[in-house]
Amino acid sequence: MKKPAVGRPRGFDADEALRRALLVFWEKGYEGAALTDLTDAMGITRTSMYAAFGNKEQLFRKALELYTEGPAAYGERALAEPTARAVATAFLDGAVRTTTGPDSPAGCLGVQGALASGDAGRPIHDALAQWRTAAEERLAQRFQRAVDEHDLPPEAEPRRLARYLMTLANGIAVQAAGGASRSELQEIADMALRHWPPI
Amino acid sequence: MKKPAVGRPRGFDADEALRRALLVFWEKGYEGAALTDLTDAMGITRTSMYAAFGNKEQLFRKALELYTEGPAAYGERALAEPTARAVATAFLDGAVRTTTGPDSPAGCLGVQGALASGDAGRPIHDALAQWRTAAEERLAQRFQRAVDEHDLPPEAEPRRLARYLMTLANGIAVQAAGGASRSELQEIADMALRHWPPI
DNA sequence: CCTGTTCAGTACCGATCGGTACCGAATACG
DNA sequence: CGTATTCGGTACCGATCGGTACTGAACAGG
Repeated sequence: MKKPAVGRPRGFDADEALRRALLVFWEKGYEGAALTDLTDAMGITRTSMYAAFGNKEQLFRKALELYTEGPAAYGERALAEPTARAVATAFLDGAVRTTTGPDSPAGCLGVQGALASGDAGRPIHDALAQWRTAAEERLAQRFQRAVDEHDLPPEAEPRRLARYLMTLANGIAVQAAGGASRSELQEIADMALRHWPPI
Repeated sequence: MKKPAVGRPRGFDADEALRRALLVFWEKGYEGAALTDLTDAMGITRTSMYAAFGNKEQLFRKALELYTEGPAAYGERALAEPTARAVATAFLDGAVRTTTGPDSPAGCLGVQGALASGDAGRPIHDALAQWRTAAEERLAQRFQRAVDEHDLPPEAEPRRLARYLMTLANGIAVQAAGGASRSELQEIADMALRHWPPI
């Protein structure tokens, strides 16, 4: 970005502030998180937040990026696994771990950030739907590669398998938001993967 | 309820008004649905709504009851199926149909009504988590019966099977909220049930 | 009719929403 | 140093939030 290097330097750590904002959005959702909730958690004032991040919507989008690179990075790691089965296993295991972390809110920001919302939250609602679709797309491409490599049988349909996995991961996120424990959800993931691919 | 039968009679159909309120809550969630959104859709004024339903929270709870007896009645019907396999099939098929109805919002009120919320929505958040847990409990009891009747093998664990089905149904609800079509989700349900029970 | 009761609409309540104008303090550059 | 520039805090903005007091109309029972 731009580095003016003039004027009074910022008095707080923007990365740390964003991390704290992420936790608030994760717990309360986009519309449920009030600016006061956010700035209190971030330890800065409204003006500092607006100067550093633009507005609430941009703050959320920055938090979603951080979420993608941090808690949700299991998705990217899963894609790098050598076999389709390993991809599926890593993906669901990662979903279970991230949605039931002891030091972070239960559930998934990409799901509960704005699953339903008023008119004001529509842009974020759409952005999160797109975020989930993008993950599904990446999985589909990975499974197409597995078919090409004869790692999956030729009759396997990559898009369907990707959608199936995303459905399970989203369901796990909802269960976690409702208070399901990590071990309970791990059992579900194991159970679902007992037959793979489910053709 | 009480029937005073004195005074001016109500000038609107409370059942119809509740049905319309349900659709608003379904689409926008508890906190996302503003009183103005609700009363506009219901075709009544704020005062009439408060006189008839108490307040916003009680209106939501009434709407949830109506949802349970209406769009979500597939759950009760599924429990009455003769075999565990038929129960599971009816449950997931019902979830797909209800979350992708052409004349109702995409998704499930019990999921997106208040998956994450601010402090004001906490009571409803908890009520919906309990609503989902209750459904899981009913399924678990039904599968226990199936084990007792030798409809499921003795090593089947009813609670786990119930949680597995709820996870799929919740995932289907999230997918539907993100725009997935009925046929796409039906494929997922069919795929998941291809191996049943998943032991 | 008259009286009592309930309904429905207006107009408003204090609180909170996201967002901003303003200003003094703090720093970099000349 | 002087000056430009940015930061951070206060105090505020109009809009909207959920909820309600008040009023007059509409009905039931006498």
